[in-house]
Amino acid sequence: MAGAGRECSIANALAVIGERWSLLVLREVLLGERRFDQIARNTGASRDILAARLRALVDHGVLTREQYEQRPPRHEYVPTEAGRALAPVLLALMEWGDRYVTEGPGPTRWVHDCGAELHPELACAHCHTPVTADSIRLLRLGTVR
Amino acid sequence: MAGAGRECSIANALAVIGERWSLLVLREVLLGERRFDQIARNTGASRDILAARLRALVDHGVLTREQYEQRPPRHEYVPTEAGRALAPVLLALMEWGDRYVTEGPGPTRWVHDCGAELHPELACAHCHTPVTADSIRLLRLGTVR
DNA sequence: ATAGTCAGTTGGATATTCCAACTAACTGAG
DNA sequence: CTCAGTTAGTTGGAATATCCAACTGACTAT
Repeated sequence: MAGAGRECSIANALAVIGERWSLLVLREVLLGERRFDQIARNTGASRDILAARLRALVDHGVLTREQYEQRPPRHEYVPTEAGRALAPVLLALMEWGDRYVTEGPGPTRWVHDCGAELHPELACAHCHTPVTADSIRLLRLGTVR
Repeated sequence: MAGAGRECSIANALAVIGERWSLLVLREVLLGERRFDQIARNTGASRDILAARLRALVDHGVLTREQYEQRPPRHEYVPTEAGRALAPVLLALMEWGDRYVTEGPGPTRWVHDCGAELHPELACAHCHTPVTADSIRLLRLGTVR
């Protein structure tokens, strides 16, 4: 990465999962695909880059690498709590992609327990009211280093 | 980008805003910084890459480039509706970064109208209940090309 | 004149990515 | 035992992208 920029958890988050393939890897892992070849196929990442990304995601504590077979030694990639906590980011991204990028209906769709097709929105965890641009105000802004 | 992979709005979204600097540029623009030099300083992106990213974001309809001065001709970058709709993605990412990456308290913090410090969570836009991993089920899954 | 601001562009070194082919360790069929 | 297939990577080399400092061009302010 280049120069410093603003002190910011968005930048910090992107240092972990902001590389081209990381979020697609996470998507597959959270969908239940945990093996190298399947993740490679389903993301479209080349195998060397995928190996590097998986290593980085394990190093950063987003995934763990666990043996599921002794002979031959085989490992699968399992999301940690931090990894599972990225689901909202992926769903928010999917919702945005569905609305503003993908032509036609979304290729992947979910149903919520309430029976409606899922269209997630951001809410305040305290009062459970939707978060809109004019319902929040800045308390503190990270400084530019 | 490489091979095809799964048909997916996450991948489509990342094709638009998945490059290293795009989301940081969006962050600055949504915070109200709209001029080239300020965005460069506050993100830390090098100027050539920033110019390329801004062009791409304008091409993809996330920003518009608008003249705010005739002499000398000066332009500012203003978010479109699609750009403003990325705020939830950035807030979700910030929340995750605060929790799992940044050491200590988050460098940037918001207060919600309800008076509490903002900790956004994802909710169903229909029933306004929080979305958890086990409160949703797959309706349709994008196919791998 | 001279310095400073703003929004980029250019050139060259460096770093990353892509891709196909290869290794390594096995399994299961004949 | 031999041969094809599966799984999880690694390797080498070409193609791309990024970083950085310096430069341009159009102006303003002193």
